[in-house]
Amino acid sequence: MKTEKRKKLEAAGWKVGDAHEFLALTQDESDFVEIKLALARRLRTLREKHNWTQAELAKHVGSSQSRVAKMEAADSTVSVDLLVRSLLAAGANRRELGRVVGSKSR
Amino acid sequence: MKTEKRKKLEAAGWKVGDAHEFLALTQDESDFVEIKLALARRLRTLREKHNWTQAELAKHVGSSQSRVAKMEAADSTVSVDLLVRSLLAAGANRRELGRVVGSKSR
DNA sequence: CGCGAATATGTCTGATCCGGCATATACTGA
DNA sequence: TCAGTATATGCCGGATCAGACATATTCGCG
Repeated sequence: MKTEKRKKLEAAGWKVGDAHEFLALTQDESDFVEIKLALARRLRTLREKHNWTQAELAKHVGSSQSRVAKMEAADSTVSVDLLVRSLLAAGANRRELGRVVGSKSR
Repeated sequence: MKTEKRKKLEAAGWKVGDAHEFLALTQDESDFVEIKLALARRLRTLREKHNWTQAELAKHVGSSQSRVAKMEAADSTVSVDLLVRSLLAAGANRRELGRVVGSKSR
């Protein structure tokens, strides 16, 4: 598993631009990263729509403020599982999740 | 985290019917489970479309045959992360993933 | 039936991810 | 500026998930 490359990328604030161009990530790898980014962005949007602090969202999810912060930053230590569960807790439904996953949103 | 309930469910072959009805899973929980199921089903379909054995798909994913079997069974020990990465390796793109996540497909 | 290939199931060990906590930094209004 | 609140970052110990392997079980075909 070449997750190292990704780790480095994320460590260096690669939020700008599109992951595929910066390093020799395969298409699949950059797709995966961008899906995580899209979920992260949507999570923040949804949280703000509720006027929730990260701590409040954390309570709904059953998690902690720091983890929410990391989710929204699409930190490398957060899984898609957690993002999806959090989005559901934030009121997203399957259809909306599908839209987030499926469209480039940029 | 009340993942225990889910563990039991999965252990007992809950493939029939819809998760929400069997036990007192919250809507979010059953949504999550059903997303996993949908991904699992799609993975099998895609693999068969390529005429790949589980072992062959495993090689493409960088995993093992047993893990592929568990993915397709939506075993409780497989994460959405792995399912998504496997689907990408099996040729699905973001749009298709979005469709799988977003529609009830049953 | 018998046999080989495919798939399923169980279990190890190490890697990854989790929540929690402490702390740093950023933001807002008085 | 300063206090209070929100967000970000780092770390730890325990929980979960990974790949690998061994071993059933099922399937297709002669």
